[in-house]
Amino acid sequence: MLSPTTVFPRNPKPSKLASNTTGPRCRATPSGDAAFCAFRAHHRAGRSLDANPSLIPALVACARLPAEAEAEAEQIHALLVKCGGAVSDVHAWTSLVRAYARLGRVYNARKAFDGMPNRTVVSWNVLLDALVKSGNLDAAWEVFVEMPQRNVVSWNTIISGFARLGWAQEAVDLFVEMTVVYGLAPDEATMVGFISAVRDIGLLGLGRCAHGYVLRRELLLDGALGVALINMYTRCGSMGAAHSCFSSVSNKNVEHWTSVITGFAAHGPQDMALSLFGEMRQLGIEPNGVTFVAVLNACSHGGLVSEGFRYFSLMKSMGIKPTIQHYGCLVDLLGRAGFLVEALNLASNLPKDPGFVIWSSLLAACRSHGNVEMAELAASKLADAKPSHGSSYVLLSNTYARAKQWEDLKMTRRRMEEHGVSKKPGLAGSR
DNA sequence: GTAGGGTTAG
Repeated sequence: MLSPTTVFPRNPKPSKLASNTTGPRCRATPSGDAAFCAFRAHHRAGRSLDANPSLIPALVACARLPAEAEAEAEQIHALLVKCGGAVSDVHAWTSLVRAYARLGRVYNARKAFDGMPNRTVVSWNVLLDALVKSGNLDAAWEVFVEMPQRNVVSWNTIISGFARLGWAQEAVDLFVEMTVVYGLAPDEATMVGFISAVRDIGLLGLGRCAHGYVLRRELLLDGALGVALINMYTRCGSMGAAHSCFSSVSNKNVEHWTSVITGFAAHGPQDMALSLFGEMRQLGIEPNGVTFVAVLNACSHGGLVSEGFRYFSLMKSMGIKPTIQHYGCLVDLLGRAGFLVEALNLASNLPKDPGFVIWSSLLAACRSHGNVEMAELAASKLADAKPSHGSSYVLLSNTYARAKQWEDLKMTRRRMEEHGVSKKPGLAGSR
C-alpha cells in the first residue's frame, strides 16, 4: 500500500474538471476526477479528514471508478486507517463502506461497517449490496435478516442478488413476501429482479402479469426494466410480445436492441434480426460484442455463411475483440452449413480452449450431416471437456443410428451406463 | 454530500 504522504500522480494534461475546483491550484489525477484533486488540495491545506469537504465526493469517485482510481483509493484508505475513528459523519462512513466494496475489499468494507458509530438503513443496504456483489449470498442473507429496518432498496438488493446468482425460485418467493406479506410497492428495480427470475424459470404467465403491473404503474421501460421484459419474452419464445414491448420503449439503448435481436436470431425469422441490426446502426447506436454474438447467431441459424464472416470482419474493424462466444458462433455457422472440415479446423486452432459448447455444436453438426468419423472425434473432445455431459453420448448414438452402425450404438449406450450418465427428458434438462 | 436494476455461442 502507498503511504499517506505519497504525492498523488500528476497528469501532464490539466482536465476541464480540475479547473472548476476551488481551493489551491492542482492538476487532475489520471482518473480525470476533480474530486481527488479537491480532496488533495484540502488535505494539503492541513484539514483533518473530518473537516475535509471533499472526503465524500472522493470516496464516491473511488466507488464509481474502482479500476482507474486505485492509487487514489489506496491513499484515502491509508489516511483513514491512520486517522482511526476520527470520521464521525454517518454519510462519510457509508461512502467509505461502499468505496471499499466497489474496490473489491469486502473485508475492509465489513470492518468499516462494524466500526461505524451509528448506522442508517442506507449503511445496511450498502453492506448488503457489497456481500451480494461478492457472491456471498449466505452472508448477505444473514445481514438481510439481521437488519433493524428494510426498505424497498433492501428488498431489491436481495431479490436481484438471488435472481442473478441462480436462485430464481427464491427470488420469486421473496418478491411475494415483500409485496403480499409486507405490503411494499415494487418499483422499477424490484420488477427487473423479479422479471429476470421469472424468465429463468420460464413462467411466461407470471411474466405477463408483471408486464401488466409495469403498464398500470406506468414504470419507465427506458432502462433495465425494458431490457428485462424484452429478454423475458424472447427467452419464453414469445417474439410477438417481445417485439411489441421493444417498440414501446421510447429511448432504446444498445441493450434493448441486442435483446430483441438475440430473440429473432434464436427463434427466427433471422432476417428480422439482421434488418433490426441495420436499423440500429442507421440510428447511430453502437453495437457491442454481445450484439455481434446475436448477429452471428442469426447468420448461423439462417445458414448465411459468407454474411456471418462479413459481420465478423465488421466487428473486428469496429475494434471489438472476438471472444470465445464469437468463435463458437462461427464454428456453429460452418458446421450447420456442412463445412465440417472448416469447422473442425477453426475449433482446433482457437486462441483459447474451445470448451464444451463448441464441441457439442460440432458434434451436432456431424450428426445432422452424417459424418461418423468426425463425430467420434468431437465426442471424445466433448467428453474431455465435460465428462458428465449426457448429450455427448446421445448425439453420438444418434449419429450411429443415422449411419445404421448398430454395434457402435450399443457400445455407446453401454458406456453411458458405465459412466452413470442419464439423459433427463424434457424440461428438466442439462441446465 | 451516503443505497438497489439489464443483453452473450449448443
